[in-house]
Amino acid sequence: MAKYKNVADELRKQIKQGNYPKGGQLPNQNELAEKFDTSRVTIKKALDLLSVEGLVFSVQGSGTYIKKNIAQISDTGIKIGQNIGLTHQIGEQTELVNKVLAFNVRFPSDEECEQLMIKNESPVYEIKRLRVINNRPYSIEYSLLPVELVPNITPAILEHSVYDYIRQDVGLVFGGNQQFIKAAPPNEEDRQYLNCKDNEPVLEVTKVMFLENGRPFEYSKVRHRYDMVEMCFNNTQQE
Amino acid sequence: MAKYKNVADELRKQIKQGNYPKGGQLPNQNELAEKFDTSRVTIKKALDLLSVEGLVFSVQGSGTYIKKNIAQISDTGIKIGQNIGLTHQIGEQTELVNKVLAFNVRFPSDEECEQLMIKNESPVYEIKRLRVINNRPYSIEYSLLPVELVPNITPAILEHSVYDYIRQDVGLVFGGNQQFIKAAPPNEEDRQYLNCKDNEPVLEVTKVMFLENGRPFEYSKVRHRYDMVEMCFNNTQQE
DNA sequence: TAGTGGTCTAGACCACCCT
DNA sequence: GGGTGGTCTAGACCACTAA
Repeated sequence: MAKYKNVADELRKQIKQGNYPKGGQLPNQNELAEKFDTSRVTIKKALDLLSVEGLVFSVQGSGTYIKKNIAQISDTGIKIGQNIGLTHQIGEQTELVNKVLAFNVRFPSDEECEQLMIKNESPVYEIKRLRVINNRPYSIEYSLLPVELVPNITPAILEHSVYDYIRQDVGLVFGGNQQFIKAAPPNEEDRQYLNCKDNEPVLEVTKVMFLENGRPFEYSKVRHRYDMVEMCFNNTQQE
Repeated sequence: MAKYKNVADELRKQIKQGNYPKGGQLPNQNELAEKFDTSRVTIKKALDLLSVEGLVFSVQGSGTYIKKNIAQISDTGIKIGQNIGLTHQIGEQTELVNKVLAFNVRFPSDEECEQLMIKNESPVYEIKRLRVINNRPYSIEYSLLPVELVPNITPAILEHSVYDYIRQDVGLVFGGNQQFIKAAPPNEEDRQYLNCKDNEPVLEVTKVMFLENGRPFEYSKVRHRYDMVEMCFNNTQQE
């Protein structure tokens, strides 16, 4: 583990524990560098991480401060960008059931080829799952995975966590992802599986997941019941 | 302007011009450092920027490559996190009209105080605007701005761009923002102003905008017609 | 003016990929 | 084993803030 990540972890822990008062100032970068026995550049990199996470902000010439409204950010909604999979994203007392509605293999369409950067002849798994949380329908997920990248998927895997399987068993390392989010009126399947009434919309999230090496390994569309999910996003300094 | 931003700008321009083939490899960091007459660390920082933007990705031990599906990312939808304001986010041939539906001053509620980090006695502007693009209703925006931070707002400003006013006339510098996104059934105002039918939902975006010094200067809720907007988001390496 | 964060450099070592 | 990116250091200079 890189040193700057360790420093960030430690500072994050201390901040969340309340060792520094909310709205308060952190020690300056030189002090932190000494305290963590490292260089100032490394401290800066750690602080940049925390800044992206929305925990602190820095003002040139003044100092680095702890944001006042931290609690709400980390507790509400689902963080955009986290690719740990829904299985690990929900709380402790909640019960998540993945019901497999469809599981096939087929050749991809032209659009799917482009998104997944594969050839037309390269087969993909086509998966449709219903997510149920505490006995309430939560979302329908339509996902495509190239067989050559993620082989040997089974219904048992689908009922647990695909991402766990990909990481732990296939041994792939995740990179970034792209997401497109919009609202949509309910369609037939939303009404059937999510119990949407005519005026109850869904939040549709289209996502392409990438490996560390830049190859896409999943192209998915998830339709959430509007009252079960809120996506949250934290954006840092621009120019 | 920082050197690493200049390097990023230059590389971005070259990539978008197609000087490097899509899916191709960039020169290695040492070559780039020499070419731009700078250090490798600075090159790395520039490449990190482009990586966050989704233009390139790096593989340790192998090289830095140009992403294949760039066009779609930059052209579709509205980028989450850009705080340039809608006025500058839409294209050239489009006509944006801001119709002011309400413009008041009042004291904030407790929740609003917390979001804006101000006191109950500190007045806020309360603004309701309808956005119309090419004669089609686009979104309703409800926003609150502390009078002490952003004084002297006028209807004329509201019809143009509030963000332009804040930056150019008030002279404040923007920092980051937090956004919460969900789908919602249409309410009375959505039906009235956005012409939503009963089954036509809205995409609701709640946003807190921060200044460079960490102070919030705007708390807003925007309800978009579901068929007029898609938010897109690009997320990079985790772990 | 003193203190702080932002940036930059040159050089170094390591982990990883590919052949 | 040679090439690549990831990280780290010590020291430096600058821009900005705050008194």
